[in-house]
Amino acid sequence: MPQQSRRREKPTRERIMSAAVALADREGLEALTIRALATDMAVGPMTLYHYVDGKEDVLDGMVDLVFAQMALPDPSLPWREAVRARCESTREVLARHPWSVPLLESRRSPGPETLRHHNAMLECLIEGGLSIPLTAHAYAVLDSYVYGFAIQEANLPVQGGEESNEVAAEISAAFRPETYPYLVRFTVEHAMKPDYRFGDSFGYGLDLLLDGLERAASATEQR
Amino acid sequence: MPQQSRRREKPTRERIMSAAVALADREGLEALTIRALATDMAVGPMTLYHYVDGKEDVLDGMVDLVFAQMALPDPSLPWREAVRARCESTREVLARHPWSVPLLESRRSPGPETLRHHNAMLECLIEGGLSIPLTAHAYAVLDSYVYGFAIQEANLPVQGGEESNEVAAEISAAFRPETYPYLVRFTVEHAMKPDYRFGDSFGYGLDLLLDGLERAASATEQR
DNA sequence: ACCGTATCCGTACTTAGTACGATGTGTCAA
DNA sequence: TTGACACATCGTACTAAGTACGGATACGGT
Repeated sequence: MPQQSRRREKPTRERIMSAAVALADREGLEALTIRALATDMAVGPMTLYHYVDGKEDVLDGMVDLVFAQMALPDPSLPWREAVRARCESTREVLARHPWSVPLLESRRSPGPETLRHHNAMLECLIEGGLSIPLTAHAYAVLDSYVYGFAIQEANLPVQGGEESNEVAAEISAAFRPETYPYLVRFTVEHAMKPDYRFGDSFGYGLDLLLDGLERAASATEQR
Repeated sequence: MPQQSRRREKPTRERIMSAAVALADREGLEALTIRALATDMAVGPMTLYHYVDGKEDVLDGMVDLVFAQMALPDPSLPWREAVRARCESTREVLARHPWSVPLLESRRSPGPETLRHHNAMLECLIEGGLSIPLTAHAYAVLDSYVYGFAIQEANLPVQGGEESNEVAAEISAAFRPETYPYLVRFTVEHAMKPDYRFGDSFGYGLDLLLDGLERAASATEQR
């Protein structure tokens, strides 16, 4: 009986990366061990080493998979639209894979998706008319913001309406209000409110940056 | 002979944290093991457990030490000045301790220095006249930017003038220029230049954000 | 039927965190 | 002075995880 009843697909590099991402999504990055990954795929730990180079390689592959999920900026759109959309998309993807944020920038060997992504961003900015130096600023500044926001979002105590309650309670309980009056006031008066959403600030700040960059781009002589 | 020749000071929680920071600065976060730390302090590994709760506790303590190095924003200054100075300071501290950036936001239990720091920031913004909602935006947006920038800076391949050369060479070598034309062009024409400094973008983006926030603050009715 | 190649994994070594309990050292009261 | 108790130190050892090594298995082509 040649082709039946192999309940698990044969592992491949790609499948391994996907399973790793799924595991990290499900149980967090610290639960991602070679052994756990192998168990998930119903093979022995050592089997994986025939498809990947080791755990570092797995992490690299996961990062590239995450990049692949981000919408590429569309060079045919006005640069501001294109860049805004890709930043929104990036943030959304990072929110879906919170474990990836610390990895994104720390991996040394960029995969093809990563490079493609960066190339498309640069295309939008340069073809949009930004000078090379302004492009450099824009690129650095926007990615800093997006990554930084994603980091913070990834580390919110709990995501959801009652997140704030827990934090507030925790903070208030730890010390007398006089010690950190502004922190307490801010937490109680604002962050605690059920309709407060940290994520709402993302678009706000993004537009601040884009406004400024657009202004700089209009002035023919930037720099 | 009672009081001489004790070459090593007795370990204390504080000294352990300092030594840990020094070790991480010197050899990187992955080299920070309990054993290495103990060796550094000329005690057995288990000795440390009488002063700290375990490695997690050490990491928490290190983060608080890093926060302690950041200049608190001065509430007696105009808010923009105060906030700008603290952001510059934060960036500088994080550049000095690159290993700390991924830790800062991921630690769950903020230390006293951390809380003090946040409290001072909120004081500057609120007393500076920003509404509470605007303060929330400003806070989220600025910290995103600062942390994100620090992350990127911490992961620059090499810091120094010839960093760009290496990256450029690496990137160019990996594929034909047609694959990622904008990336190649950008790298060669700009990032490769010896006087290009990634860090120069920090102030640029920071001012974009502060400009926008200031504008929003002036308009009496912000959102 | 035979063999080479690709795949798979049992075993074991290494590094790291840390629990447990023994040993040592200093302090102080009787 | 001495006994006793507290505190500090660390030797030993267990566990988890990454992964090197080499043997076993299976499968396609001759």
